[in-house]
Amino acid sequence: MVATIKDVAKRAGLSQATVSRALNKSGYVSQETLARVEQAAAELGYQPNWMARGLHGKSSNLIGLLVPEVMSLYDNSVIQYMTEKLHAHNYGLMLCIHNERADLDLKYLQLLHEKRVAGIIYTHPLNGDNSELVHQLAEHLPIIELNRRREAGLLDAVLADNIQGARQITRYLLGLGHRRIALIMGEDELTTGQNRLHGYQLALTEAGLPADRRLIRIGSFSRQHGEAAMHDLLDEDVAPTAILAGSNRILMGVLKTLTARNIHIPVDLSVAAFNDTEWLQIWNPPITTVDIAVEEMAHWAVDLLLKRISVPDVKPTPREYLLGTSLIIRESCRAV
Amino acid sequence: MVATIKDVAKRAGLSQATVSRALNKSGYVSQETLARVEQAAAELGYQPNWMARGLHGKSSNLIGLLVPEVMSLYDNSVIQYMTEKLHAHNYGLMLCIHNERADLDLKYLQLLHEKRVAGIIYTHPLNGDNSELVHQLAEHLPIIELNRRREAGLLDAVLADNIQGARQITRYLLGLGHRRIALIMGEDELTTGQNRLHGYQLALTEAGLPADRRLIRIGSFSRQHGEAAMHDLLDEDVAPTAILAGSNRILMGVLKTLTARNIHIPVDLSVAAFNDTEWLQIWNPPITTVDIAVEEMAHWAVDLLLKRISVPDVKPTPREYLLGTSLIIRESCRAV
DNA sequence: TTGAAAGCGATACCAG
DNA sequence: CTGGTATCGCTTTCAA
Repeated sequence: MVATIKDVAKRAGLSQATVSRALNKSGYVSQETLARVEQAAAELGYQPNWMARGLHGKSSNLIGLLVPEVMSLYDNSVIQYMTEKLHAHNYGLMLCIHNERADLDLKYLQLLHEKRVAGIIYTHPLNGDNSELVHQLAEHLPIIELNRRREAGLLDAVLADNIQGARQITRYLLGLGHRRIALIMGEDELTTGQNRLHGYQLALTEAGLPADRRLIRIGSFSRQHGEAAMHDLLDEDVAPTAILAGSNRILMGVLKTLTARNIHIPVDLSVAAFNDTEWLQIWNPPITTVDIAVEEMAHWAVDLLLKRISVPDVKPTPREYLLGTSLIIRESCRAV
Repeated sequence: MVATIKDVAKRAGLSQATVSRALNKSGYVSQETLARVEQAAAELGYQPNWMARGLHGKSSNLIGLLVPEVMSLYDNSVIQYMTEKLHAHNYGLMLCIHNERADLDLKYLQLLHEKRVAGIIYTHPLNGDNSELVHQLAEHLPIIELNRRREAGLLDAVLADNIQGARQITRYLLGLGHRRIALIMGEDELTTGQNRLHGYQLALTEAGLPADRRLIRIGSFSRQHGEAAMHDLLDEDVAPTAILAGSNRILMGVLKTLTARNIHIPVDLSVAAFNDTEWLQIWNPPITTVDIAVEEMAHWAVDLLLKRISVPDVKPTPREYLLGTSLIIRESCRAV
């Protein structure tokens, strides 16, 4: 059996209460007692049982992170940073991956509830939503929307400024002289897709260019869509001179098609993307992209969440952090 | 406040004990009572507080997954599959990422202990080890080594058969007529590196080829090493005709160098790798690689762990699952 | 078949 | 400064 506070108390010749106070540095304990307790605890390899702790109506010291998948540098950084930061505050991270499926999402929300997580950092699944349960949960614990906005009136959120990002990279392409810039985008049911589309259109409008509907291909954030849309675009009467791939997956499809059709970047076609991933740097040529400040994102999400946890407020005014994007210029776009 | 079993009992006009039995389907409960309890629970949106549950000396219903990072298709699949399978058994997954740092690893092991996880699925950090704590923990809970073997006499393990994998792909290259096959490998302190090296040498020996030391570049599993080693190899008097990149990161370095030096795959040089990732398929040309059965791996790890948890045995005979690898032939290697 | 009551491990209040 | 004790939510005997 694992050592309990009783064992420590016995070994130190003190009461549980004193041991508890000593270990938590709450209340008054003499130097000598503290030393005795610490030694006893060390000898027994004592680690407080956190379930018993949490039972006292206090927080579970667990945070739920519910995300679509964990495949990119982005995901890795988010998780990595969050685990570190949370651990520093003695929280654990319970990870759930819903894979864009609403049914799994629902299950995981329930699981997180049962586990009495102190809060949830949440990226909605693309399709379907469990807003009923989300609303219900939100009454008991803070939920922070990460990257995808859906409950603007109710929940806090930490978001990437996708409008700016899209505008920024579109402007860059316009600046290079491109006039026929195609956008291949995923689902527009959530803010990510909507905003990137919006930013793109904004930049075009600002440049006094008409929005050509045939240059905009909205489908899913998948390789398949990227591949097919790219083929389509190349088959148009007037092919675009630059492609904006709405995500890494879409980009993969785009690249696949270009390779298949023996089209060279950037001489034949300029290509730019959203989000940065390791392989974008080593691609030949390296791909220009607009990236979000992942670490900051994780930082604010955790920060905000811990704040909400420490100062419980039944009906707080939702806060929203919008994180800047940065254009990473590499070699996949040329001037025309 | 969230509903407790008391509230349910009150609402159903029964005692806590009865409600508990009804909800857990343990002991005798009449049909009618069961229905009343279930209705009351549903009305209140009751979810058992699992900390209180775990307090009874029972399992915490939490599993710790301690891994180096989460960046590849491999990691994603492992986590994805594990969360699903664990959730089916009503377990949660607590994820920790040590990032190959022994100090973080230590912290996370302690955290997992404190959280009283029911078991740990563990991939050691490359450098340094915390075997003392691991040994200590192993006395209280099952730990399964995933992918990297270190405590063969003590812990269970689920491993990829890297010897076979390396042998397989080396043979493939030999079959294509290659005689100067270079291996760029990462740290050989853990089994992954050791076994891949071993399998490579095995295949060469079987083919009656001498091991040329200058063709073997052992360093770290990093892009930098891949990049530098590739440069080195090309500067040798007799350059290799095929390259075996010991990991995805190493492969990235290799590809970077080849691009920089304008060397074309596979006409100038054949390239093969270990582990599959999405971008390998869309590379031009698509990269041949030897892959492991990730889903099976996750399956066995969870299976074994749950078995160990349900049948606690202070000193079980360690079991080891060795998972087969499969050669994925694409277009990056040519016959000479 | 049901209810009362004793813990599980830690915290926190109240006396001393 | 320290020790007893009620308490958290639930499971689990033991009686009824």
